[in-house]
Amino acid sequence: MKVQRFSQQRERIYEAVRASMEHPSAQMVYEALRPEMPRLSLGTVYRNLHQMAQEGRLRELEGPVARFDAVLPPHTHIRCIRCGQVADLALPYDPALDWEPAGDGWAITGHELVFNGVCPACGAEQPSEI
Amino acid sequence: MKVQRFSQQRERIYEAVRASMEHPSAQMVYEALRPEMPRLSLGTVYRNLHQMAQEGRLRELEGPVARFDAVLPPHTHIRCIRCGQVADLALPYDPALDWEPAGDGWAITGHELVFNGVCPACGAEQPSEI
DNA sequence: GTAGCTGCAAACCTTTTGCGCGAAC
DNA sequence: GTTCGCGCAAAAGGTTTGCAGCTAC
Repeated sequence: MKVQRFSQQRERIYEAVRASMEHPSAQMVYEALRPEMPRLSLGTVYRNLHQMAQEGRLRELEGPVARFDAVLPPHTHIRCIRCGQVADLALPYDPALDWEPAGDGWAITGHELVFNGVCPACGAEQPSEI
Repeated sequence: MKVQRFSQQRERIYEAVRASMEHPSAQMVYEALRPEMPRLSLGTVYRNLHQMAQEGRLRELEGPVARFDAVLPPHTHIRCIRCGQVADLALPYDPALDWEPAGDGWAITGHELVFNGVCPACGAEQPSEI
């Protein structure tokens, strides 16, 4: 088992994410820190962001691959956190949400509701560790 | 203005997405069609998927870049469809959703609610075309 | 001293794009 | 015949990884 050590870089990266209001990407964190840490490397930013996300110290949004769907009416999806499979979900999609007052001057055009979970196949393989 | 022409490939790509239960990625569509269309190119798949998504004939899920957030409790996000900016939204996140019977043997671990819209800055630039 | 972490660079994967040829109209 | 779409290949992001040296313990 790996024991995690203290690292100056990791703390700075964490602070940069915490300080930013814009839910930064790895690239954005990298550029924000470059002025004060000119030798920082993008690989280190990625490594630490993912490490902290796995620890639960940060939250990560979205997946890297675009998926397409021929079912046009908005509906709810569920994605397996093990194998990445995406399925439709028999759960209500509430279009009324789009009309709630979001304030702040945003014009809402729709929303995406994606559940995360373990699909039957993956659950059967390793029922324990979630 | 471009006038869209009929294309064998586009129809096959559309059928492949429609036939698939798994919300395929471009790569998956490409591999599914290769046996029957050995000369098909991945670039063509991407071009047609995006074209059809823009037409509204298909639906596209997710964005390409990972974003990180230091706010740990689950909450709702809103993303600008013009500039890609992500912000927190003062709208209820309902953890109870995770306990609704999803059926089908899935074990739900959480959910992600992301609104799409136009941020104040982008809305000010081009109020018209959404 | 040992193992984890870093910077660097190369590799990888997904997606986009330029170009000349073939297809739809 | 004129445009648009295709296959091909190269390029362009974004992300991961191998390695040798450095750092926390």
